[in-house]
Amino acid sequence: MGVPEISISRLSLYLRGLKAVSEGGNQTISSYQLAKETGMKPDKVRKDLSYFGQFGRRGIGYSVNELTDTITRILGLNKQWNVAICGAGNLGSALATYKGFAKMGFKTAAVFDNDPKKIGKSWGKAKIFHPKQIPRVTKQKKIEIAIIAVPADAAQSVIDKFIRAGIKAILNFAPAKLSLPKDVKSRNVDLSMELVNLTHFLSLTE
Amino acid sequence: MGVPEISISRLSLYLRGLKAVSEGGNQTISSYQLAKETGMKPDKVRKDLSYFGQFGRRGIGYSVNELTDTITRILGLNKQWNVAICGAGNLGSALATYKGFAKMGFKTAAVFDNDPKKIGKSWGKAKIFHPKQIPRVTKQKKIEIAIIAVPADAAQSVIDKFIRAGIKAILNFAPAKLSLPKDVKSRNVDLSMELVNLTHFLSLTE
DNA sequence: CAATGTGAAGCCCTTCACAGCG
DNA sequence: CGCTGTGAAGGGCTTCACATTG
Repeated sequence: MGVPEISISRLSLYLRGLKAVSEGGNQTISSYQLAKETGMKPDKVRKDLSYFGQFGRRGIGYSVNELTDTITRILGLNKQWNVAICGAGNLGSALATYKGFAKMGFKTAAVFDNDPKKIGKSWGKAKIFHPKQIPRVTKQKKIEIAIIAVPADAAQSVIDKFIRAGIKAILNFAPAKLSLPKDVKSRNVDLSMELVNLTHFLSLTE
Repeated sequence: MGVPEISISRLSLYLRGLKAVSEGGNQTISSYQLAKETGMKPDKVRKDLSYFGQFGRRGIGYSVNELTDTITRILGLNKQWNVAICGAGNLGSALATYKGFAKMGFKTAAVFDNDPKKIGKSWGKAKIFHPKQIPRVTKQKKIEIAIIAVPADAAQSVIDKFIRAGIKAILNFAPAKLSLPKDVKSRNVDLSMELVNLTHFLSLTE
């Protein structure tokens, strides 16, 4: 029926694999090769792609260029996205300079922080604003994605401002329970949740 | 049969919820309240906990203190964990100063980077070493968890060093396919994978 | 009666296995 | 013959619904 979200995520993995292969000069690639390149299984590669159409040629494989273009289009990476980073701390700074973002066509168009010492300064081409400017700046800079890197207790408040400004997509790093309208999509990254799997695992074997 | 990994992850969520509730002075909490606090459903809270034992009292709920202690023990958070951060860039810096880590009992015992300008300096109480020191320092500082925040093409090389030093748990931020022995547990955080779900979603509705 | 603990059902994703096609 | 595309089977997590218990 619907496309599994995780299949969408994996397309970015395949894109990465395709790039590596195209640098090697290959014109076509089989699901077996792409699987090896990305650590997946060939069946999964084909199944993931099949949710979006039929891109391969039986007996041959996929055209590296065509598949690259196709996935790029599916993921909406054939355009530049204006991103706002909310929270100018260490995490916000790391995200602003993250190379993977620029490569994928993301542009940090504004930064928000409530620290008076930071407001008015610039990170690269992006200026730092007070969060109360979120509605105005979001519209003016045509920001489409908000990245939340503020402390947990401040997250809902800034998110509400983005929502009011019409934002429909949020990447949230704050370990907080958020409430959002149904038409707004969010992804949450919670470092604690990742780490406790490791500590639990380590505790089992000692 | 086995415990779902995702249930283990969610225990940290419940821990967070319990902390909030205990600050409010409550002695007991029902699965309904804990669910509300964490954005889950009561059934799921109970099911998650049931994988590890029977901690509640019918008609009453769970003792906040007891459940807090129990989950803390299950997750292995009743001890301090020595962590190494590999990669002294912006991301590494953000992770080193991440408050959530300290709260959970993680201690950054060493940092590794191959930039000569950084080697020898200190981040808080942790010194920055060259990656070739990984085997020695890992053992000497009794490091148990490695956090990988280096570029993708450097990831496997430093991970191999940690493996040789006996590390069994890795939190990886490098967008790379890794090969690890089966007895080493890793969790991967890939920011691109999170973001493409958002851009895909945004592309659908315009 | 309030709230837990849990088999069973349902759902979603993964894996399998093979028909289909160049 | 090689490799894709895909129904069907399998597996794991979520949700349901209710028996159980203080």
